[in-house]
Amino acid sequence: MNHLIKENNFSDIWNPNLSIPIPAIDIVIFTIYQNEVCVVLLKQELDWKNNYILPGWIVAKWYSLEENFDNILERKTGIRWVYKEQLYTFWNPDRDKRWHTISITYFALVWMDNFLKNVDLTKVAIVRYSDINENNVWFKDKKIWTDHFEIIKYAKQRLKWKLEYTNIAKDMLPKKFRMSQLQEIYEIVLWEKIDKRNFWKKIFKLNMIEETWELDKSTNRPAKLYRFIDSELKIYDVM
Amino acid sequence: MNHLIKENNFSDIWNPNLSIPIPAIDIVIFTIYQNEVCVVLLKQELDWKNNYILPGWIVAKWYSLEENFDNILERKTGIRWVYKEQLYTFWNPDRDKRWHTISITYFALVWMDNFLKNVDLTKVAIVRYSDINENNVWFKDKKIWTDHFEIIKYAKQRLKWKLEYTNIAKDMLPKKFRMSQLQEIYEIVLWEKIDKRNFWKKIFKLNMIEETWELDKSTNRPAKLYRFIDSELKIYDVM
DNA sequence: ACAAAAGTGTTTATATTACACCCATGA
DNA sequence: TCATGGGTGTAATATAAACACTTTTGT
Repeated sequence: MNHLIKENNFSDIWNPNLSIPIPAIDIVIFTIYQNEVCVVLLKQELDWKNNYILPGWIVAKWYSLEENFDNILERKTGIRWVYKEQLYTFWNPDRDKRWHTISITYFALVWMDNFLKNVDLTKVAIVRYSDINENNVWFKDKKIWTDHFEIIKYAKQRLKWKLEYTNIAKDMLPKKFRMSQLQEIYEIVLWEKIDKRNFWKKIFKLNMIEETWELDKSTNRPAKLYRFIDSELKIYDVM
Repeated sequence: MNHLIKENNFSDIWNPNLSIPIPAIDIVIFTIYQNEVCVVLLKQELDWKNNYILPGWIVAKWYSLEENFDNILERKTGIRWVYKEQLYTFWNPDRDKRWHTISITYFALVWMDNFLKNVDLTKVAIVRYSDINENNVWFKDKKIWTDHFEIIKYAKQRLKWKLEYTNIAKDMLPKKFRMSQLQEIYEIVLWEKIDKRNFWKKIFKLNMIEETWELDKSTNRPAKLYRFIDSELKIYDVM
C-alpha cells in the first residue's frame, strides 16, 4: 500500500451543529463471475442484522475525489487499479437521523482474475446482481439498504449503456481474448443472445479490437486472440 | 419567496482544521436567446477583475440536494421552477488555497419568456455560449474561471445529447409551439441545418408531440400549434 | 468418428438521407 | 402580386437483422 491518505477518524465532524452535510464516496464494483454480473460488497455486522453495504467512506480534505476513491477502495477491499467512473451524487436520506451525508457514487469494473489476485476476501462478499432485489433481501438472510440498492441498479444501467457505445468491455477481460469471450460479456450484461456474425461485424466496424495473430489452444478448435486497439476508454459515435 | 432555507453564514466551517471538504452546488443555466445558446452567470466584483461566475453556494445540512438547488437558484438569480438535472461532482482544485470545496454541478433549462418574468437582471448576466472561450476571456474584459468554463462545456455537451434522445426541448419552448420553433431549437443547439421533412418524421416517429388543432396566426401563413405529449422528461430508446 | 467451439456471407428488412414544389396569408 | 414562412412525399442509400453450414481440434 502506498500513498494512502493517513488514517483519519474525522472526529471533528460529528458535532451536531456542523452546518454542512458530510461528503462521502460509495463504490459499486462490478465483475463477471460464473457467467453472471456480480457486485462486490462489504460484509458488516450492524445492529442485529447481517448487512451488506457498498464500500465507502468519508471524503478527506485536500485530496482529489480520485485520490479519495483509490484510497477508500484499497482500504476497504484491497483492490487497486480499476476502471472507475463517477455515477451520481445522492442525498442520503439519513438512515439513522444522527448525521447527514452526501454520497458521491462511483462504479468500478474489474476482470475477475485480476480481482482475485488483489481482493481481501475476508472483507468482501461477491454477490450476484440477480440475487439483489427490490425487497432488500437475499438468500441467506442478508440484507442491503434500499438506497444502496438504488445506486447499484443505476450503476448496472450505466454499465449496459456504456457497453453499447464504448470499449468499456476491456476492463472485464484479459489483455488478449477470444471473440467468444468478448461476446459472452455482452450477452451477460445486456442479457440477450447475440448472433456471432452480426456481433463480429459490429465490433469491427467500430474498430474496437484487432487480431494479435496468436492462437488460444485451450479450446477444442484453437481460436484467434484479439486485443483492444485503444487502452483508454473510447466513446464511439454510434452503436 | 417561500420555503427558503434560512440564511446561514456557515461560520463554523471555515475552521482550517475541519477534516472534510465543503460541498457546494454550482448551476449552469441555459436558455435560447437571440437564436443562440446562452448561459446565465452572476456578475461579481472580485479582486481587481470583473468576473462572471456560475450561480452557486454551499449545501446546507438537513436539506436535500434538490431543496438546496431550488434555494440557491432563487436566492442568486430570482428564478424558480426550472428543469434541472445533476451533471457531475467536481473536485474544486482550490483557486485560492484557503478552502477546499466539492462542486456538485447541475444544469438547468429555461424558456426565455419565463426566464424574463422571474429573473433579477441586476444580479445576473446573459452570456452567449459562443462568447465563452478557452482563454477565459470575453468581449468587454469579462473573465470566467477555467473550472467554471469546463463545467459549462460539459453541460453544453449534455444538453446536445439529451436533445437527441429525450423530449428535453419542452423546457425551452412555450406550452404550444410551431413545428419551426421546435426545429429552431434543434438547429441552434446541435449547430446544424436540418431538413424539415425529415425532422417532422423523426419527431413523430418518437411520438414526442401532438397537434393541438389550434393555429398560430402571427406568421404570414398560419401554422399548426403542437404540444409535447409527455409533461415529464422522457427518454426515447433511439433517435 | 464424434463432440465442441470456431469460423465465415448473403439476403431481407428497416432506418436514414437527400431532395423540390405548392400553399396560405399579410403587406 | 409578391414576399414569407408553412406544408407535404418519394426514391436512393445505408444500416441492422435474420439465418446455417463447414472447419479444426481433442477425446
